[in-house]
Amino acid sequence: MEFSRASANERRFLPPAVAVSSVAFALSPPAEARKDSRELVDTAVTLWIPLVRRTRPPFEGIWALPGGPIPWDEALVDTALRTLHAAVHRAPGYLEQLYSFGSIERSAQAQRLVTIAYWALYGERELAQVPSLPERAAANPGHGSTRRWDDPEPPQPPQTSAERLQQRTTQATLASVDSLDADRNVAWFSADRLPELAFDHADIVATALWRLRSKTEYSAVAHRFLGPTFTLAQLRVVHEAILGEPVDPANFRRQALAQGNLIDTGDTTTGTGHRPARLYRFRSDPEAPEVGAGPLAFTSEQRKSA
Amino acid sequence: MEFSRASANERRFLPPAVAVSSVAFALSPPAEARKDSRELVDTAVTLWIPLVRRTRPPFEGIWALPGGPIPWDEALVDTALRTLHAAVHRAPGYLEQLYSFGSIERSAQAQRLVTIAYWALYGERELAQVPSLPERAAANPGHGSTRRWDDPEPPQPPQTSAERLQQRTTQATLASVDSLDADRNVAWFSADRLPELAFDHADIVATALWRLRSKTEYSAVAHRFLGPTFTLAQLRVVHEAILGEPVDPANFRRQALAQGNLIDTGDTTTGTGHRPARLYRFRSDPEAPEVGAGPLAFTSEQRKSA
DNA sequence: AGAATAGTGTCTTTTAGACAGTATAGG
DNA sequence: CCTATACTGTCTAAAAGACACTATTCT
Repeated sequence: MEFSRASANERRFLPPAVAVSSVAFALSPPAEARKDSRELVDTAVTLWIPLVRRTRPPFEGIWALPGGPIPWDEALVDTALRTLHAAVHRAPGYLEQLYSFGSIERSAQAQRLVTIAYWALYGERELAQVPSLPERAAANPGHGSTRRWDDPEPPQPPQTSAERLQQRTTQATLASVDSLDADRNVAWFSADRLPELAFDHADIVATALWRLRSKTEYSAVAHRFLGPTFTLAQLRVVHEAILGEPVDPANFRRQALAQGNLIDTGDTTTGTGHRPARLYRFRSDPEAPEVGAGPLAFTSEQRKSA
Repeated sequence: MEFSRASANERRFLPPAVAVSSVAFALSPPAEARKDSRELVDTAVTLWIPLVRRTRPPFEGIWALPGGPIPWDEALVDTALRTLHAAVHRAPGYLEQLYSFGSIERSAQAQRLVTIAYWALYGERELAQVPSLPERAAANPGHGSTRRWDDPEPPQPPQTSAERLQQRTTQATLASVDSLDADRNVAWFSADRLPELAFDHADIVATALWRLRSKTEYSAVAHRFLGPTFTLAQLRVVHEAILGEPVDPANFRRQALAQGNLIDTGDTTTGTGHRPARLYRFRSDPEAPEVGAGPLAFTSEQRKSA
């Protein structure tokens, strides 16, 4: 009794630590990534999530979501971007805040931990890029990118998140094969077959899946799983992967085109062995991937659908 | 240049403070509350929000959302409940996490501040209750409930949020008229005519209004603005207040009953001067108000509607 | 020609909305 | 009686879903 009270009084003077964790989705892992070795029973398209194996207590050796504490001068969304980049070696095509977790039980005997969760999308466009490392990690090849939990970036002037994303993408240096092989503690798992997760990260994944599967969400972001142009059949496959059930091609076509967000590029597929399909691009999305940044990270499409 | 760098280095060693702020909605302020004295142009039903005037820098004298920092051993939702109770003297009928705000610019020269925003509902059921004060504030009448920002509660054993809510409601002592009159710095404002707000609280209110007005939200919580039983006309008025436009009574009736969440109590209104209306109650909501607590604070209704 | 997928037409069912008309209390 | 609101019926338009049918490319 006296004992626990003393330890409680010590905890009392530790301010809560604030961390960011991210659930990233992709239709398939990047080429160089480690994948869950267990067999997949059905060949249906599933969603993949990158996880990081913890190398220190608590939960040492257990898989966890990419993330880390927020440095004193880094915006929340930038912490999510930086820690995702450390695990995936690429910037995501979409990023949005999900929920904040701060129950006092989640790390009972340690410092109070408040986790702000994000969810992200990696599309074919992003995964096709050559994996890159931030310049600081490249100058410190011994540590690689697995040293995530106590490695704040130097101060930077305020920028818009679009600028930050651009900078991160263009300034990043190429990763050597050695650096990539050092990622023993990063692997991709099927969202349906996740291993045991540290902390309450299983709850976070469940919340992210629920959010992704709400119609107003995925109708606006499904195209981000694909490249800059895509056929309606490809887009339909994404919807089927998210929903987990087949979708009628004819009705899907009408509904997708009725949204007014798809622009016919005039190009078509070739060499498919059958009738070629028209290629579309998403409305007002010519090049730069959009990353939700601030408190009002709702897109105009989402607002309209409410 | 040297100067700002030095102050920046000091900030660097201050961990971010974590605070909670809440946007609470009600169809009308409680009887004893101070109200915005400005005239309301139209007599349409509007939503009301309680605000607290800051008594110290930054933003001294400016209205702000109820809230405060999280004590080391208090769950996020409990901080929201406690600070709401300090301002409104009642527990809300509904409470759900909204969004987390943590941009580094929001309190430029001070300690980094991460704010986790909640939104709440006060229904007729809650507002009809006699206002109460927590026991600690009652023992300290000189400070009243306005001393919110540095006044953590003593440690408590973990409880479910339902238990906590129950305890808070039953243990609270009655507030004297003096204590209530001391609430000079708490007032209710129409959501359409808010004063200038401290920090980025205007963004938080905008986000809360957007969330409340999304159909999947208000269809599940509109009934919480009312008492335990209500007529369809009353429920329709709530929808009209949220939407800001009239709703056809006949079509609203069909849609509301088709949801299957309304149970006919068998009772009817009397003394109305016209045909009496049936009284309904919400499905599986006999007594206890439900307060969203943990990471998965989504109701089953919301999950189904996705 | 045949295979395979792209794309169109059309029918049915469901849902949202407008609005006339009936029912029942109190004055 | 009249008034006011509760409640029902019905028509129309829009949307969602099922599914037959045509179109076009490659082998």
